[in-house]
Amino acid sequence: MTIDQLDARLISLLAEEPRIGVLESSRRLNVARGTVQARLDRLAARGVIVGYGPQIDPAALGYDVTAFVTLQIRQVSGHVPVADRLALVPEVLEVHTITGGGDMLCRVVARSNADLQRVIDLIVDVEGVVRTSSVIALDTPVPYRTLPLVAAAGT
Amino acid sequence: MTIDQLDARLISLLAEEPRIGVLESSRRLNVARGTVQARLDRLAARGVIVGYGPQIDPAALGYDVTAFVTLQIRQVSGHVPVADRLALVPEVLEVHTITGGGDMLCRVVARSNADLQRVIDLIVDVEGVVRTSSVIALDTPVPYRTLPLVAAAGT
DNA sequence: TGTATTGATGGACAATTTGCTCAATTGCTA
DNA sequence: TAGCAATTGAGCAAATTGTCCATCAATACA
Repeated sequence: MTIDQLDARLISLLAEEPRIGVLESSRRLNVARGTVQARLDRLAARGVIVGYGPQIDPAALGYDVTAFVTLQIRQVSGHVPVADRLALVPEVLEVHTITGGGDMLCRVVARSNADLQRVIDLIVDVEGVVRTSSVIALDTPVPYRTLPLVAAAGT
Repeated sequence: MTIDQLDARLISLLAEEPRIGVLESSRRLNVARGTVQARLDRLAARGVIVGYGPQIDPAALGYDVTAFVTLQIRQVSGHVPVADRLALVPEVLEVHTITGGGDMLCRVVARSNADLQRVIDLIVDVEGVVRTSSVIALDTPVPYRTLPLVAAAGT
């Protein structure tokens, strides 16, 4: 479950310039093309690289408001059916179960503060959700990133 | 700031099979290649598509533990220098400022619960951080996703 | 010590894709 | 109705891809 420096450099390179392709990557890293291909295949096979899909910025789609909603759920029902219903709401971007009494934490986006109310109402209406409490993200000084982690993991 | 159904279908297609390329995409969508190229250029120019870099799974790198850490910071210093220092910690994957008294919320990963203590100590040591409180993500029934949002936004 | 195994290398090949340009057509709006 | 932006289909050279292969070095194992 470890990666070496070549892996880390390869990932960083592709993260910064995704369009360069395998051949150009091998040139930049001074290794054979087959090596790059093999590394990428292995990283994908090991699950380190999950995918290459386009990364979407919800704000650019008009979803300017991000909030973290903590929910308390009814214990009897279990959290699986709740998560399944939350997954049906497009504005719910991710859901975690967290420590502290069967609670859940989810990240949601909305078009405005008023729209956030609508989204929260959708969540409250989910069967099994007892109570919610939300905090709004005002600013994101460090957007989601994994590159520093990759660099640190590259032995 | 809106996308149409073709945009949405294109994004979804590329998200599911990123390796197919422009030409194959155009075939699948029954449009001309130039159209796909123009759409992708426009989506990138508008900031909807941020990038195509490889998506990394921290868990596959050995960082199995995810936690959300809420921090209270000293008001006088402001949050910018705090965020800058948090950004130096590789295990800090994202940082938000949130509503409720100058607080911040950050997502961190660690190799184990014991390792999480080390990471939290790093955060507490940041100049300006007064207190932290963390919740550990036990499970992630809905991993981060934007496709449903894209589909919903596609008019 | 001898022997597989794994990963990296460099080369080769055909097939495909890309980047770019062009003219014609479509659909919408002022 | 005139104008404009988007789409289409086509063509072209250049580059990249997918897929082989033989060789070599380092490692693990009997």
